[in-house]
Amino acid sequence: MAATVEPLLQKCATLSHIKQLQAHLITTGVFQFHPSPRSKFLEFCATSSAAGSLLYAADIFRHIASPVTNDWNAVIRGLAQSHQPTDAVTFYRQGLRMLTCKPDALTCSFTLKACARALACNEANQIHSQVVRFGFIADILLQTTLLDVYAKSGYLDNAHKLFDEMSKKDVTCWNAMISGLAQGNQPNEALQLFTRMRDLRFKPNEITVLGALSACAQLGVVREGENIYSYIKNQNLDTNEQVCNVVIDMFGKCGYVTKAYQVFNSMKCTRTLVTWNTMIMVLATNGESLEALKLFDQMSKERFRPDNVSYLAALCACNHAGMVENGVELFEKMTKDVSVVPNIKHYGTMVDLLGRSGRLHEAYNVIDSIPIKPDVILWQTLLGACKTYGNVEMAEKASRKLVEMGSSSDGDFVLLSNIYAAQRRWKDVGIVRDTMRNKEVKKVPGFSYIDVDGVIHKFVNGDRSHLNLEEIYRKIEEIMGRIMEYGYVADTGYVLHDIGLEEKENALSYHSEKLAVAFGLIKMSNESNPIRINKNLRICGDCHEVMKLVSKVYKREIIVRDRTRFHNFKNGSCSCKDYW
DNA sequence: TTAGGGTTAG
Repeated sequence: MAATVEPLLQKCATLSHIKQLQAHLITTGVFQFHPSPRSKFLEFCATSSAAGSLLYAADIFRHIASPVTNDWNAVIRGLAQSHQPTDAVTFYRQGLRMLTCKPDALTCSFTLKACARALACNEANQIHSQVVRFGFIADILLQTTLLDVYAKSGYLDNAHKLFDEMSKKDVTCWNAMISGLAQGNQPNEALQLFTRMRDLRFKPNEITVLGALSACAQLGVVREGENIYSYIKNQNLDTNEQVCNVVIDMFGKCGYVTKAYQVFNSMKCTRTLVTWNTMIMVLATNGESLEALKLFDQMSKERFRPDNVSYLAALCACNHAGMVENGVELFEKMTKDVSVVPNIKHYGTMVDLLGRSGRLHEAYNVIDSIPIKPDVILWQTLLGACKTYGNVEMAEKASRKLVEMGSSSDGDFVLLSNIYAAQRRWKDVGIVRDTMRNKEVKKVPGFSYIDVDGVIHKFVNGDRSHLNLEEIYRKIEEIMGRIMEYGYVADTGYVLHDIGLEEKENALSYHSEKLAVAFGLIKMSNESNPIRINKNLRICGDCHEVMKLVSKVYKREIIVRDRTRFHNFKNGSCSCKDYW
């Protein structure tokens, strides 16, 4: 009977078609006497994209005299995919109370999926115990769904525990755990698990490599990324467009634009909008702004309509190159493009673009006049620009907003404190520091890492723990001496504390990226290889100046990946043209 | 036999 419904369902494009089919099913008695095609119909109705069909499905369900489990499941599934996934949980609970249909593994599966989308960990926890009570816990598919909910809602420990306890593991649950770790800001752990998976002779598939590559991108470890890419090519996984996109992204985030471009240009599979967006963003963050904008124009010629992300990537390109007028123009073009609506990230980029070029009032006006609620990042961006231009008044305004919004991010306080420090307003510095102490705000330490012959060396600011400590500090002295001959003067505004000038210069000298570059100069003798450094925060102005001079004096290319972009230092100048 | 894992973003 179900087979006879299927072809009819395929023809239902609107709610009125659906209603016509329902009338037919009622008159032929299918609705009353054949639960299986009825459930099929309900499922179609609940998951159809026709306007109003989901509500209609829920309504039909309420009018069925004795619904079966599959009727119930169909509606839960639809609700779980909707804009209000929590409704699925409500519907599930109502059904449990009605006692007319008994839950099966599918019921729990759909409801858990809804929890994952709603990031509802408490609800997932409850359903977890019900899964145990109903006797479904041995189901590997349900276990994987549970694991996924926990990981997605930030409870990686729960996810890991579940994963460790699974008596039978298949590729999918490895994938769920690896992606969970990668997306949950634990890229190191994700890669460790990926290695373990391969040691245990599980065969990674396209979804596994997506997670692993995303971890590589976050860490900036191109060596591991390359290995995975070789595996991908070997296994023919590069016929998957999403895999190619992530490879491009990985190379880009590791600072290898040319390799990213090669992958983009030689894809076996069809490029999609995401592919273009990824490539444009790679070019933008690597300082190849003109090329990024060229690609943005080209995509339209190849019949790809730019979406939100395309515009954002193009705006980023303008931002990273300080192309203010182009950015403003592009933003206006976007507001006229009816197919896209600017979101908070576009406004964020505009604030950054205007702010960094010193147009602080215009940046302020953007925040003041946006049609959506400003978030902390907008004010933090403005605060950062105030720091660059030493605008205390505007900085205080932004800081007040941040406090009002309940932000207690260390960066906010540090920025304000730095602004006061640069003006020698030590009393105000003290007040900010006291507030930090009272609010128990801790400063995230700056750190950098550098890969030398496959070994990652990590340095924190003022690090004295490295084995080659003395050698590194001697090298820094040498560097400072040599670049001073080229006119370097320490920019002590970047030091927080109220200490003497000489001490300040010293504190600056031992910023983690300087330690890393010194170490690189010592250990990486092949001068044609650039020195690549990864940093967790944004690079400070003084380090930026030092890197430029080092690239000139030592004739060495230096590539620094900071929190938001790449800086490519060559022969005394940086790819960011000092906009960052 | 309808269920689990998935790409770009200030």
